[in-house]
Amino acid sequence: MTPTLTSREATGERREERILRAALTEFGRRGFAAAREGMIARLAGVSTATLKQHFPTKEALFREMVRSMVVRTLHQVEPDAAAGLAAESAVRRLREFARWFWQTMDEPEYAALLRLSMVELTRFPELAVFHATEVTGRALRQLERTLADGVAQGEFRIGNTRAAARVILAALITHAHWFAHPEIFSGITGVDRAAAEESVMRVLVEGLRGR
Amino acid sequence: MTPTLTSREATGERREERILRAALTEFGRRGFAAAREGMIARLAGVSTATLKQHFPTKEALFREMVRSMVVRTLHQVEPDAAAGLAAESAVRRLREFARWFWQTMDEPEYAALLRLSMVELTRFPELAVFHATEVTGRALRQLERTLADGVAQGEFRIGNTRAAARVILAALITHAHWFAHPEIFSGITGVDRAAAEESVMRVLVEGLRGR
Amino acid sequence: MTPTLTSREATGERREERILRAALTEFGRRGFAAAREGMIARLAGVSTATLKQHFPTKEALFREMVRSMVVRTLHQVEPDAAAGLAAESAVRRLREFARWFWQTMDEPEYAALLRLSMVELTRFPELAVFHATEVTGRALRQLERTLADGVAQGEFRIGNTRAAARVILAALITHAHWFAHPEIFSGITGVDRAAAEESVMRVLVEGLRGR
Amino acid sequence: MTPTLTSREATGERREERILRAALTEFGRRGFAAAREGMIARLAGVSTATLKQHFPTKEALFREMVRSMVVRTLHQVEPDAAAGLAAESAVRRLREFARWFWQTMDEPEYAALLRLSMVELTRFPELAVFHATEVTGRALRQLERTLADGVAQGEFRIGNTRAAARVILAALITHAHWFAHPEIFSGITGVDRAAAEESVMRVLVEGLRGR
DNA sequence: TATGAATGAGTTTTCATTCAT
DNA sequence: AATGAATGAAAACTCATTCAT
Repeated sequence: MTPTLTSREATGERREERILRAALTEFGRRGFAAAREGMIARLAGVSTATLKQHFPTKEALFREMVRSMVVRTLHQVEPDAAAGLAAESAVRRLREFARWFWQTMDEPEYAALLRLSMVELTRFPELAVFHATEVTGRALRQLERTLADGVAQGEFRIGNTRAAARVILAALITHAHWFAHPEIFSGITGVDRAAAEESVMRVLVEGLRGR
Repeated sequence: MTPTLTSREATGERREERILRAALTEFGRRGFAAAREGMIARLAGVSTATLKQHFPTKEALFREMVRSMVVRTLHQVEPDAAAGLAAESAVRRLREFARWFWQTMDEPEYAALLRLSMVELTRFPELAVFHATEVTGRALRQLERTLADGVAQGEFRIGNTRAAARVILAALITHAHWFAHPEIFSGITGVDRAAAEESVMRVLVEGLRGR
Repeated sequence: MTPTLTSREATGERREERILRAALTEFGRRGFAAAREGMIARLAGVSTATLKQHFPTKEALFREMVRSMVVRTLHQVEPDAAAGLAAESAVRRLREFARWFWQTMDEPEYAALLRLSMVELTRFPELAVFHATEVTGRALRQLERTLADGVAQGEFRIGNTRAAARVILAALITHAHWFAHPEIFSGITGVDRAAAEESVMRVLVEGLRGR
Repeated sequence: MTPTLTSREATGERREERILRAALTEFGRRGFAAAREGMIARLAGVSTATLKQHFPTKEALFREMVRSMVVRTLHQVEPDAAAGLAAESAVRRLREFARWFWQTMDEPEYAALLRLSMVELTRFPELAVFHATEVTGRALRQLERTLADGVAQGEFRIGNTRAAARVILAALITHAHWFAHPEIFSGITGVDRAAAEESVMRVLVEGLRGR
């Protein structure tokens, strides 16, 4: 009754998907140059020749992988993030956003994409633009909306919501990086993942002047 | 009395210096895996064989490069940055710090080191620790001092100066990354480098609550 | 009564014909080794798998192609060439032959076959023999007949008609090659295709002694 | 006393020469596409990597090979061909030329170059031009000189010495090809290598009209 | 010590051929 | 019988590292 998994279309899809996922793993681990197509093929459970039939060059594979993975992995999650929160206090929504953002960036796949978007930026500028648009841009817009709501509700007093959104996102991004590598940074920043949401938000909301 | 510059030791030093500088350029451009020792040798004006005589493996070269470059390029600058500013207003000092930090990260060499510290983190964790200690750690301490002074002078009201310092540095780092690649990010963040110091500082100092 | 063209056999034939023609094109362009079966399949408008079903190996395809193309393309034309000229002057008939030969070798298909017969001679000696028999041999016999007629008619005085036929054909073949690649040879040989028939014939008929 | 063969310069030269010679052998045997660089390396007694250090791509190797081999192999011989014959009878000189030409084209190296100049003509047109200029062009000029001398001495009566030279060379070239592959052609052309010089020359000198 | 040259050990890439539907 | 997909086998190519002078 279950449709055969080996039907042409089904396997085809499955295969490309598996290959792209494997590519993300290997590229994420090693970066573009050091990644080996042979390893990607093995991770995907196909021969190298099959891999090359679907993605003729290493570069094509990388491009496709970023394109599809950014779409596949990020879009399905983000819209939910602020769902049902429109009526909430803006501070609460910011907190939720931070929590969602850090949680998301904790997934190996997202982390790998983030890392690659920085690492291979010089070699693949249009992909960097794509990633920046899809991820940074969306996050900024989301944040700005929340801030504007907060201003409208009298919760915040900020002239430049865009600049504020940038500062928030910037702080979150670097923290995500620190969290992703506690073995490197926890000793230096003394950052406490658990308390971070609270403390970062307090600083951002109150500012250095306090109250 | 003046040591001859052509004495074995002296030229050796000169050579190694040139090689290490070339290595930073090439590794910074391409990352560890894609960098070619041949290119480094050419940039340094020596043969590949000579390069290998000084630094027997690619890894050794990379390690030495990071170690020496972090020390050479960062230490000589940072301590001066806030010198003579102890008496200044803390806000003013933060602004100066931001300006210095972004200016410094604008230099290709520093930017390359920052990028490598993120990119090659997995392959060379102890170097990442080294860099994090020498750069992130120092910057955090500097910032925390300034914040504490601000609190002492009644300028700031912050309970957790360490957390505040982290938020500031985190925001500055991501902005530095955005500034370093305007072709990617300026369209997305709409970030105006000239106005950034002012607007970022305002958000951080005032917070989202304002006043 | 007329067999349906879509009957298995008929379409099969059509397909094979299209494939063989495509094979001649691709093999002619690239030679045996560099030719790709995939390209032949595409030129013939079938899948590679279908191609392989008709001609299981590259070699088999090549052999079949040469065999059938030599027969298909050369035989239908040559016999007619000198038809009805038996009564003509032998010089006139030689001229006609040259014209026909060069015209024929101008067709891409014939030129390709000629080229392949030289190029792949080592790899497929029996095909080279086949081609030599069917083309060179026939042409030689034709020429020798004409020469013999010329001698009989008192037009020519040659002891060794076979040797003479060889010299004529040899000259025609190389000229055909020069004509086929004017971009290479026209500057070097200064050969004028239009005047060639006249000047070559004059030399051959008169000889170097003249008159 | 003998200079060391392993001195840098000496081996370098020797090596490249050996590689180029090996390349001629392999390319000549198989054509460009089917030739394997690994085989060339083995024939030359070096590793594939060494081969690639001297000639980075298969194409570069092929180009260099043709360029240097045409020069090396043809130039050293041809000038001698007509040496001391200026005073001879023109017929005699033509006969000498034919003998020299066929002998030369009998050497595997020359034969290979001739074959390649036809085979790879489409892929490397500028090499074909080079070869045509250096070989066909030179031969034509040499022949034309001889013919002009013959006319001046009253031995020949030809209006168009250039056309005559072309016809002669054309006949010689195809004959050379036939001689090079007796297993293919001897049965078909009935060509007798030993008698060829005599019979071909007679036809060319006397023409079909005789006397 | 400096270096031109050589190479081992991989990696990418290509393609005829096979498999499964 | 026709074909999309998969792959084994072979080749090109790259580069860190070693060797010999």
